Amino acid sequence: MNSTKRQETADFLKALGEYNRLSLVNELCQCNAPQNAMCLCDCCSVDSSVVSRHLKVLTQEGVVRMERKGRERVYSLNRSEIARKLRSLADQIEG
Amino acid sequence: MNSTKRQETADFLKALGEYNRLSLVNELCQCNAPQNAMCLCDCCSVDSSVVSRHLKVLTQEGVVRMERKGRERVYSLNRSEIARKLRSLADQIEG
DNA sequence: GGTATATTTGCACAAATGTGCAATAATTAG
DNA sequence: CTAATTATTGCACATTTGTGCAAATATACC
Repeated sequence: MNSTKRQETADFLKALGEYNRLSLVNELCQCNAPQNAMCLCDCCSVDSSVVSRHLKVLTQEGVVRMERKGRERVYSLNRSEIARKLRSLADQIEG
Repeated sequence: MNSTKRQETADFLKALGEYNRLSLVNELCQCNAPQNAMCLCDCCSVDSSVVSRHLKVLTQEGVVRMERKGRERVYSLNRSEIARKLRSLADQIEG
């Protein structure tokens, strides 16, 4: 694994490796329909601005994707992409 | 996923989600024989004390295991455990 | 036992990170 | 157009984190 790939992997894992962000992921995991930020606020007891920032990080790392819907922005989980990355790493480590 | 499990998962991912720590993991991944800290120093250009601290984090999170060997302490990767955790998370997320 | 080697720890510090509040921006509904 | 709702951003702040150096500790080798 070269250094660029290593940095990307680290960033991805870091995005998931924070309690409130993982709570957001967990919440989205249980929802079939995309959720807006206000709704997601409920699962982790932090300010809406904090949720906004966490969602930004998760979006940048490809963990979630955003769609405009009315005046809301709804988020959903990139399930298969996350799973693929995690499994790929598992495969590499198990060798 | 309950909050305790979520915290554990976050800690595990955080341990892997740092560039130099991931470099150590990568290095150990390519070695069949366990490596000591001095040797592992070479793969990430930081002080040996820093390597020592990173290895402590990785040990606490079950990523690596340590064995005394002479006056050295040699580390090896808990390959199957890491892979199991990553795949378990992947499964959960893919639903 | 004394010395060399390996590792950890104490200290200091800079940078990154998570957080809340208030203000702002963006967008829709009426 | 105006008002309401939703989301983001600027600012401040405390905490965490990664880091290096030097000292201390541990352990084996001679």
